[in-house]
Amino acid sequence: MARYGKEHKEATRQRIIETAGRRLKQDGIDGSGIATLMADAQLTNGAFYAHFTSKEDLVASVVSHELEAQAASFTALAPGRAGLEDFVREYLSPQHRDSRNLGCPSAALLDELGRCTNTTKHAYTSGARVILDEIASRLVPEDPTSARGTTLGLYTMMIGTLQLARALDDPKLADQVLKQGIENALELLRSNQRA
Amino acid sequence: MARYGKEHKEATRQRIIETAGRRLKQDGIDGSGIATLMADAQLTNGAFYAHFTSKEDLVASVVSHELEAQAASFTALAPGRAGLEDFVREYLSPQHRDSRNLGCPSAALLDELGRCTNTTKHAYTSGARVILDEIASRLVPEDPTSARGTTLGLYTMMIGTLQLARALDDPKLADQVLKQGIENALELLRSNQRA
DNA sequence: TGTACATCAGTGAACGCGCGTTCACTGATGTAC
DNA sequence: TGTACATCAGTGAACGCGCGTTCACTGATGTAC
Repeated sequence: MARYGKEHKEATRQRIIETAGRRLKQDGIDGSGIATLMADAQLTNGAFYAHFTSKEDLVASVVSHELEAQAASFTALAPGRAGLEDFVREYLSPQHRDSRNLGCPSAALLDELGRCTNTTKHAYTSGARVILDEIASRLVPEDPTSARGTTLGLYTMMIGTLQLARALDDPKLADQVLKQGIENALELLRSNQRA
Repeated sequence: MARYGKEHKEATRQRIIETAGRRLKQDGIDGSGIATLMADAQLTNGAFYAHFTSKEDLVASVVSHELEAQAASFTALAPGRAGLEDFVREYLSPQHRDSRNLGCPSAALLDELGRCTNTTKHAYTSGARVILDEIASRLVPEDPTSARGTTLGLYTMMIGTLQLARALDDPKLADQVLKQGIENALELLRSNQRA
């Protein structure tokens, strides 16, 4: 096509990463083919390798991008612990459960990431650290050890709860799981406040 | 080959379900092909459809079998809450993290199960109910609502913690996640006791 | 201003391979006579 | 006791298809003269 400035190719790369994020979260890593991922970005399969060295390279880039976006979304919340409480309620909402393609990358992909190569795991690890730090910083900063513990409890329980709610075929039970997840998460936040 | 009694074919079916359980947990649902699953059971691909109507049929059977086995494993624990504490320590051990093929089916497959058909989700839902009831029965039976809440918190946090530990490429952080997960889970058990 | 050329993001066909599934066949056994 | 046949769990080749990846090519643009 046209000969563009260097920002055009970078924009295309970003577009692929963004549409691929939605597709990978929706259909899984093994469930998403290159041709489909490229069609989602309005491109054909052949152009893929002008932007990424391999499928794994894309997956690692998507994981980084998704976690960065999730970390950045915390700035839109109310400050401190109140923002976390809002976050919990949104995260464990039926809407989030029912739109995997737009939601949390960890809930959508975490067990599959455990099977990926170290490159992808490293991208996940770096991205997760930022989010964990963001959460911890909103808890009692005078006791970082306790904050880290509460943070990990919150993070893992929220991911597990959303995955469970998505894997159940009984809508009533799935709703109950979410509701109970919110209660448990808020209680975890309260217990950290008391500590 | 030989002409056997009806118990032989059933035994073969069970063998396929058991070896497939290990393979599916190790490589994922989309990551495990029929030919590989059958070779694991010392059979060739063609025999598959004498035992199952489709891959999905096998996956649903595996999910049921795995969760039944997990539920049955609770009988080997010490009775009551003490048994749960032992379970938590085993579940969140580095050994469990490092042997996905022999471990918890939920930690290995939960986000993929969220993408399966209702047949498979139904198998998961039924199996999970039994495990949740088993855990709840070991908590304060005089307050079933509180027991159900603690049970769901425990279940989801343990699954999320194991998945997270497996997805991290930093062994130190992964170990810390498991250790903190044990502390959080035991604290959850304690808080239920106080309630 | 007009023409020839270099650039390069993107195209689309092709590579070998493994996927889920089907099916004609095999061959060891039990049964009938 | 010996032979012909029925059974059926399992074999292995084949089906069309999509996978990840490669590569010769296109064609719109900017540059050189």
